[in-house]
Amino acid sequence: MTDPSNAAIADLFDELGDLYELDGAVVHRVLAYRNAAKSVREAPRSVAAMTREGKVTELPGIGRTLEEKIEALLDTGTIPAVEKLRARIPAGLVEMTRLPGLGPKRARKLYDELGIDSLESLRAAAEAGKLRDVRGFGQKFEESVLAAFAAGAGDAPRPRVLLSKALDIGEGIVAALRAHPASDRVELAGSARRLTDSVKDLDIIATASDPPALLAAFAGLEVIESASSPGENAARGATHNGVAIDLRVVEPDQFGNLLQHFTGSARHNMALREASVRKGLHVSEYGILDDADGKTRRCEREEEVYALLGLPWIPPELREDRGELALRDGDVPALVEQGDLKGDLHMHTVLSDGRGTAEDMALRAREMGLEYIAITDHSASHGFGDHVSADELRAQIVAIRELDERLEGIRVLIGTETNIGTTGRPDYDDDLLAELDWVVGSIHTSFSMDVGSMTDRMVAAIEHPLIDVIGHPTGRKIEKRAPYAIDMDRVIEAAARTGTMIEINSAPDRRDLNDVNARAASQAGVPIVINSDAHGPETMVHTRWGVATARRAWLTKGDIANTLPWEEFAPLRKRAR
DNA sequence: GCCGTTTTCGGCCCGACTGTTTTCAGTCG
Repeated sequence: MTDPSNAAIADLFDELGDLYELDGAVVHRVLAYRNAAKSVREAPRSVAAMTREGKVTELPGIGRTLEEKIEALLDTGTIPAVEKLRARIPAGLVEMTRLPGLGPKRARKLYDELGIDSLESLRAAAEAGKLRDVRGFGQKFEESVLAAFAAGAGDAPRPRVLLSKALDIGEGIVAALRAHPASDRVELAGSARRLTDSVKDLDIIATASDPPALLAAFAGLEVIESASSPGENAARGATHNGVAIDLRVVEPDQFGNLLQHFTGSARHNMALREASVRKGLHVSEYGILDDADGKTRRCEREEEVYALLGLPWIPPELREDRGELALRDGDVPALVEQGDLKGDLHMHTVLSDGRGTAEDMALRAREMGLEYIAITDHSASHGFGDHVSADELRAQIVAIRELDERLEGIRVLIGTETNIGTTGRPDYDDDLLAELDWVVGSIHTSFSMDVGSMTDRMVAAIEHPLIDVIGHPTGRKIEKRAPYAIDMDRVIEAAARTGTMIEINSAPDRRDLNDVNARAASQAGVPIVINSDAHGPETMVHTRWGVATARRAWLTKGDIANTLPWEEFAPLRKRAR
């Protein structure tokens, strides 16, 4: 039996939280399970392995009881509490709580009183007019249930929006509002400001000389399909392509408090407030209440909020309750910036599935201020009809050398993105790989291998002396495709041992490695490379998204190998050592 | 169920809104 993945264990803890909540457990116990689920999901190592080593309680939120539950899972393949609760609580109750206004308490009540145990039976009861007779419910609730079903509740929840698309919309709206004469300060908040992989909606905070005028201007923007006013100083809108946007206009002296509050994350804010209460300070979106004098202090700037709590300003990308509240003045990492990158070592041309020539790519790179690039077209067995034979690659070596001679101000290197076969072998001969400057090894096929075989395959590739870097190491597509099963502990260990670099692929739907794994890899001493994986000159700017992930991984310029000039980067390649 | 510069018990963020209630519990972000 293979070990359960961290994701599988986390899912079970989340399910236990849901089931205990429906069972009427105290809210803190439910929260403890959800905390534990988050902690397991983000653990940098295999939680199963940590459990066997007796180290799992080192993870925040995992105590003796949850350790026992993981042990039972490893020994028997199941957790007794899960089985017991599943037998008692119908799975449909969890789905019912997805309806707006229906939480665990009331869903449970409907089950106890009317035997409603699914979305279908809830709908039938609402249509039959039975809900209004339950004490605590009424006609309005019944109507809202029917309205929710009419609006498509119960269908698959709307997918989250990719950050690249969300920022495109959000930054456009912010720019338009800033240009309006009634506006003063306008900032994007929420998860978009934290540069998460995807976002549910957008939050914008503003101050204005004439708030109603700014709210009206927002509602009248071209991109806004519909807007409503939930309050005097707020607007809620949706774009034509279905992205929800909240705009809040506040007094200038509270702007810092609101921006901090709406930037989140919820967990960061919760942890921040808990720590503050111990100092007699109560943080809310309106200010900081000091027990000592009973006064609430308002903050114009976000820096003041953190300063009043005895903390340095924390970059939004770090606000995930991953240790950032322990930072003190002077040890906040100076996060890497896109302008720090000097090279881009993964991109495609018309030779495989790209849209530009090598020269197109080089000229664009030079415009962007890069000092060197590697052309890394797909290899011989790519399988999508655009593969590059060994002979074609040999011809490309000559062509790229000639291009590099001819072009001033940019160094053009020749590489490949070679496929890692199921045994971990690259699909060109070693003598050809040895002629190249740089080799990216990536997995593009056979995603469904079991975790042991997939990890063996990857480790074999990492141990190959001519594979310099592993490209998009988990194969995930954000909101579309889960990462393939792979033991990241072993991958990181092998990379650190062999001096193989690991890529943060910047394609906006990849960002692979993700923030958590990139942080773990870097802490283990693996050199990280941020690459665009551009398939045309216009997508070379995608490194913005890879940099965003690196920042969320707490990485500095010094942690990213391709911030070095080529003369210093070249000796770090495995082939040069 | 976790956790500790209030440490092995008694705490565990903050505020708004809603609908159903006679003063508030549940839900949501």
